[in-house]
Amino acid sequence: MECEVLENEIVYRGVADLNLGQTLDCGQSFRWEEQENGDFRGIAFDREITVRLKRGDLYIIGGKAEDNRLWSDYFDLDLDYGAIKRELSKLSPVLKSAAEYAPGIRILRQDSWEALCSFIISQNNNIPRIKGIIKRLCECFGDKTADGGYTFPSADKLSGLSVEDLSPLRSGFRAKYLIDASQRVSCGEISLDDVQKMPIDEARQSLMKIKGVGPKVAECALLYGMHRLECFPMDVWMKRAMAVLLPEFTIEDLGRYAGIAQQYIFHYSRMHPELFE
DNA sequence: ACCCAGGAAATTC
DNA sequence: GAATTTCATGGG
Repeated sequence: MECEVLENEIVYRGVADLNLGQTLDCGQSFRWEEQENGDFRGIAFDREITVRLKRGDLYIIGGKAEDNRLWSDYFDLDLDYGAIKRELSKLSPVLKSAAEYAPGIRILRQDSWEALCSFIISQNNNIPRIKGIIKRLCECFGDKTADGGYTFPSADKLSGLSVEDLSPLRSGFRAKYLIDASQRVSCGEISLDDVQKMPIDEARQSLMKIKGVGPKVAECALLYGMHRLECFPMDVWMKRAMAVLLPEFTIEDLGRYAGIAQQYIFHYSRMHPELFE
């Protein structure tokens, strides 16, 4: 990936297969805010930046030179999504259509702890409210950045809190799940870095030891927080979508990039609810 | 008032 | 074990 590192800005030249809205506002991440001019502003890994895509060049405004690798990893710039789309498109015309509908989706390499918490919060919830709870979580317990934003609170920080301390979040029954997750991660019972490297079924079992983490939340944490691209979160939308759009396919049929296929199908299905009436 | 929301735990059968 | 109910909260 060709890139240019400036003072307080990083530019990646000729980025293909990326659309900021499709990637940052498709339900895998909940903390990016679109600006009036189409830029996205947000915080990841405790760094607050503005992201701009212009004529195929990706600008990380506010990005420090030493974070060059961090941001190219975050946007998964080393993976050839064009090749993956061609591979998936050969499997089924439906997959081809879904990929063509949102060709700029990428799977972010988010912080594993933030992704785990985000999808614990996501259960039996809707996206606007998920965003609100996460925003309050950061404002109440994260650290203020130099630019006025708030970082995502660490497991160590949350592990020192009680369920009542989380009441300002208005997260309902999920508060006790967040505390349980923070304690298990903070004390070392579960190392997310270790889970990331485990065989996939072992990784799933480890995450599901956390209260409030079942098959779907574990799958999301693995796909969006640990870049396990074979993972395939099955929510109510995906069950309907698979039954109606790809009835003869199993997850295994979709191969090692099933998670990417899942994002194309999920987005396509959410945008075409009439298909399932 | 009623319904649902990128589910999982608790309870019941 | 598989099916049903409960769990908090907010928006439509």
